[in-house]
Amino acid sequence: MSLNLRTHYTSQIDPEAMNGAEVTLAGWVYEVRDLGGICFVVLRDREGRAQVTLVKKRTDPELLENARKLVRESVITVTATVKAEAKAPGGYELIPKEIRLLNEAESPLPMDTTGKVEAELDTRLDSRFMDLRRDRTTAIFKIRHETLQAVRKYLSDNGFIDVTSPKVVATATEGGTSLFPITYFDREAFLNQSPQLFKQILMSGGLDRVFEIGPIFRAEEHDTRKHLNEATSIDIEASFCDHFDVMSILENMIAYVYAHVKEHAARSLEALGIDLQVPAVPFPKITYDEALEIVNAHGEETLKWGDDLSTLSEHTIGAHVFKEMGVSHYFIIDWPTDIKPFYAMPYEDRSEFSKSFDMMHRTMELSSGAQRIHIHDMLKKRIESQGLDPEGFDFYLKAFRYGMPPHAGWGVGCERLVMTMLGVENIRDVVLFPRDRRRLSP
RNA sequence: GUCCGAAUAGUGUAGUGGCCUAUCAUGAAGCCCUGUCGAGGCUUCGACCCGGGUUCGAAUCCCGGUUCGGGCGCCA
Repeated sequence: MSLNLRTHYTSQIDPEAMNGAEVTLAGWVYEVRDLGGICFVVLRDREGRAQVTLVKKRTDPELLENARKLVRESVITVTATVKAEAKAPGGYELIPKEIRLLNEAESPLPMDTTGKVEAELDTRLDSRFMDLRRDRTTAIFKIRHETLQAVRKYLSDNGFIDVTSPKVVATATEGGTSLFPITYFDREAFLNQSPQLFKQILMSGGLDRVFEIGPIFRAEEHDTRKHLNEATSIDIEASFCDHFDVMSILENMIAYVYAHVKEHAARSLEALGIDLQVPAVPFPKITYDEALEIVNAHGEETLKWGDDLSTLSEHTIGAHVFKEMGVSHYFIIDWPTDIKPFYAMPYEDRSEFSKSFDMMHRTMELSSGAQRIHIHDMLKKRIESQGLDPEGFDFYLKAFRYGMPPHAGWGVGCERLVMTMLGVENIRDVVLFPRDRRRLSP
């Protein structure tokens, strides 16, 4: 016996073609409107809503009585006849034969699902299961799905192999961020901050082009709208490429993702009231030095060569680029070697600059990448000069001693990609169960 | 970590020392209503974050705590 209770989603009912057909829908009670002589029950499923109409004179009294008593957000199935009806939302209504109550919801609900009363993000996250029943929230996660589908499609079509690297690691942080320590049997281990080291090792393995979409962990006590302690990273690494090659892959992928979402998530975009504009490629490239000039010319703060860009300066540059060139996405290239990770390749003729880049949205950084150092001794030296212990990197450095091709890559924050695409202001909005400095549950 | 702000029914809010027996919406319970689509009408229910203090009197002012929001910092 099967528990396949549903014959159709609400969106699969064609009023004309299916007029008179019997269907069974499964979902939640969105609303009951009892007008006395006529009663409407609105069923909601993932794809939309359907109106069940019960006319007093023509409905079995017990069926009507049970329908009137339905508690909002309870789970029901409705077996009914489809009736094309211009007066009904969606152009059809359902004349029920049977309404089965599968699971009654408690009352009152922890939050409103109809959009009449907005709930704060914190309230919504505490009751995420209920929040997901709202159109807007469902739309965000459908778009996130289409985003990742597009990323996989684009990268696969361009010769990238989907890989999975370990999230539990012994040591060897890339520096900078701190890691979450965990217990691995009787040893100390950590949750990995990024697949960086492993995807590089795969270049030595000859996989040539790889990508990974997976979780990354950062034990930083940041407290902003654009940081998470557990995030999703979209990473690539490609052999026989320099930074310009992978920038090209990145910008084309972003444009592809936007176009894909526009086409495949049109209803979700509409639910969010978004008219998505696909960014034009190539994205403009400005150098780090030019970025500094922009910041210093605007006078709100003064940066000197070698400084990293502050939040304020990112906004200054983003606003400037948007005003001058009318684009939201751009690259900042040629960063000082010393403020980029040890594996970024310096230019041969000016080693204080590296073959590195950040890909920016006008509101925040979306990606960073570089051509990597593929020369063992140079890499080891860079590790040492950044104050790290090369011994912890043995497993990584070993891969550079037996034939490592030149390579380049980048990582994009999936959440930031989605939030900038949708104009969502808080990164937690695009994560089902966000992990931030304070939130560990649900 | 730091600066600023907030905390009132299930949810979202009004409120600036007495007019608060606390506003409104939504919701819930009940009743009326045959085309609702944020249905409408009537009745009822439901709240001042915790601890101290000031005051004749505190939702309101002060102190501490907790939690939340925003800015910055930290952050390949």
